[in-house]
Amino acid sequence: MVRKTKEEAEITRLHIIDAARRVFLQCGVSHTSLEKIAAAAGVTRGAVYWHFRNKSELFFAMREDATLPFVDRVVFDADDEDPLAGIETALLEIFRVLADEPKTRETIEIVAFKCEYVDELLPLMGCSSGQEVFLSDLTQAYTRAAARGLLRPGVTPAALATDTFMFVGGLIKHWLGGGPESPFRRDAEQMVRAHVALRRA
Amino acid sequence: MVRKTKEEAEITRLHIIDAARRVFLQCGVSHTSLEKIAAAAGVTRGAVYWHFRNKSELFFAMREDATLPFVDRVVFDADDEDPLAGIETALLEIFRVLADEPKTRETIEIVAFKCEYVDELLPLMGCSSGQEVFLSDLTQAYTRAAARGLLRPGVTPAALATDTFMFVGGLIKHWLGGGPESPFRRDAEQMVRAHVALRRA
DNA sequence: CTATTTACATACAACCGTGTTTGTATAAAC
DNA sequence: GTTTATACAAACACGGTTGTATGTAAATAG
Repeated sequence: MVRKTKEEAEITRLHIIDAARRVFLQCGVSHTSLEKIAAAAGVTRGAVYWHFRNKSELFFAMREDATLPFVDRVVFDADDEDPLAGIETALLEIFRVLADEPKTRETIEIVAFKCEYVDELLPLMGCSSGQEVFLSDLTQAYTRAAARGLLRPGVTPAALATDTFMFVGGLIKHWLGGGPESPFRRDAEQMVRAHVALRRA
Repeated sequence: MVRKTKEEAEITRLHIIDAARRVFLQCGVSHTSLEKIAAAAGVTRGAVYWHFRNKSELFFAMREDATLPFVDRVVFDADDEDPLAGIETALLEIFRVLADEPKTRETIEIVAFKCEYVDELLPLMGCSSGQEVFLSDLTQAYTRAAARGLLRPGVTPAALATDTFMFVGGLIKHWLGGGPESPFRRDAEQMVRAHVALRRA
């Protein structure tokens, strides 16, 4: 067969990853055979086994391909004069990305609903390092808000941060789980604003 | 082979369901063969196919076996003089059940982390009817709290209810996902109290 | 320009897992 | 006391999936 150049090979690699995402989303990771992925990518299993050792490695590659840029896109502005507004913006950005970027949304949906956390995926069940950083950033932002006297009295920044962390986790889950017509998806922005407003002094 | 009486047959049926829960939890639903379940239950696949049409039906039976009593156990006292305390009690009850009743905890862990929502499970991805009832009950409880002037001014009961709903969803996920030594599991009670306290006028 | 490596496609062997079918001893029905 | 239905066990047939091994044409190295 026509052998490809390095650039063309990299393109087929990305095609395989894209195909894997589509099939994972539709069939679930476990019920997806490499044959299905290969067919969806327009190649044979030979190509898949050339680029990836097995389905597990392909899954992790697909995950990195989309979630790594995701965590980088949600940032907290450190020298904001209103840290609460910064938190609100960061939270809204999460759901904007989910709404606007199919690749990220589909990957998160796969990780949340289309795979089983056993064996090699078991370590991913708990709080990922990216999520821990997010929680840490939240705590720092709330601490800055407290320093400026923006928070309700009687609450600690850490408690507010974990509460927001749980809120975000739950909202992402229901945002994705409900489908495009979900009321949670429709009202997400309003819910984020209400959540942050509840913290303001 | 020694044929069983109706009562003995029902016992083997429950044994199969228990075995399915154990194997599902360890291997994930997709990677669990009926042979594994049968072996764990001390029977053969013949017994499994006698009581259930296939793995899917067994999965739903296992799910009903544990989640139906779960939703009934979390109740909101309608004529409480402090509806916010009633909400707090109900939320705490959720995590008490998760902590104290392995069957319920394992089943929730399976549906949260050990199965893929495709095909026949796809409808379960969204908000279940039990969860909708929970959200409705939350809204009513917050409405009663508002009527007694217990809530912070400027927030609607519906907004508080959805916020609490997301909080609970996120906390359950992280409570389960972190394992027995999770800080979220350790601090769940405190987080619930802080969450409710934030709402009080 | 030759040799080697690359980037796959194709073919092969082995193993599960599933659903069904058949067998069978006993409980229950009459 | 037969008969029948029950509650399984055991055996069978089948397709699907995996990993690997082999083939191969072109790109790249030398």
